[in-house]
Amino acid sequence: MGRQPCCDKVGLKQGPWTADEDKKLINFILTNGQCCWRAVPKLAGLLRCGKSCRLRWINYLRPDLKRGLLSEYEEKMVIDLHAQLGNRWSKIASNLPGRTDNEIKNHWNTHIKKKLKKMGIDPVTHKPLPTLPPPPVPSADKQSSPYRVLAQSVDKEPLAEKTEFPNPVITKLAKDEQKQADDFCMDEVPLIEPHEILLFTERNILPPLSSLSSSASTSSNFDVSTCNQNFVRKEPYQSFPSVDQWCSNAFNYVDCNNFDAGLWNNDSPNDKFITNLDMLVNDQFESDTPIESDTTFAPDFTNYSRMLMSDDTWKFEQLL
DNA sequence: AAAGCGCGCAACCGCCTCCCA
DNA sequence: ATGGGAGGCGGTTGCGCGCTT
Repeated sequence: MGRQPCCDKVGLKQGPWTADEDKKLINFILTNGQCCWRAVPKLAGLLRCGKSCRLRWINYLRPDLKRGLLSEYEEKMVIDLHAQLGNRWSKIASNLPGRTDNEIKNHWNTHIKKKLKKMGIDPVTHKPLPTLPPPPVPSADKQSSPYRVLAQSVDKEPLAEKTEFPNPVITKLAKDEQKQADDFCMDEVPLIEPHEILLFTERNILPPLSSLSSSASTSSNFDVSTCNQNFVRKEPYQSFPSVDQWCSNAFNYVDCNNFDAGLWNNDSPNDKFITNLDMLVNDQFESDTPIESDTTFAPDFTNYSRMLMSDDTWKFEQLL
């Protein structure tokens, strides 16, 4: 036996709502509040299914809804949350006040998916699409590329499995130049300039690329051991930069006393935005392992390999 | 001007989850 | 513990509108 329908649809109206129906529903909800959706249509004088009334109210008539396209910031939030939560639209929507799950779902399917694909990122996995050209063998002169992204570790284990799917954020940065040449719409997706890239791991932070010349790894400006000692994150998850900060030239160094790192602004300190941070290292937090907001940041420093990725090779290679 | 086409979005469908008796 | 009802949720559909030919 099949499932019972949510209501008897005989004699019920379907399709787009009229202004009169909207008015009736709004008046009823504002007068009586939200209760027992099944009873709402009858009490409000509507020939609609209760579910239809609920949907109309939640997705369209609610007074606290924002209308219009998602802002750039909201879009970034959606992408980031989707990377963490998948297609759990209601969970994503709960992080975006005034936006509904339906709205975000629609926006994802019609806009964001296309943008990510255009960027060479799989909108499902948030990893680079497999159609990317095979990486050529890296050479020493490539190290002068402005797109080198470094993460640190003293570990020298091979990185084969980590290089197979470079982090999409890093990949995007490195493909910046190529995208411009490929008629990429630059104003659609905010880009992070190479000199603004910060180098860090969970606990330790390296100087920005702008301070690193082609021989940066041996520069006196940069000393890994000093970094290890001084750039220790004391209060994780407390102060992530806004997008503006992240993209601004002013935010191209790290203050060891006021640790700031991350991709998006975070108005909710308890959120697990550290995921972004870790993604920049090596997708370490792809697992569902829960991260407590009060977790002490003391990873094994040998866990992560120091990596180098050039714009041409797309490969991480060991620097040390 | 009109037909064709593609896109965006509101709305629907049906399964899932929660709550209560 | 269990079954049923109601709401919640994600996938899908289809209509309307604007653009192109």
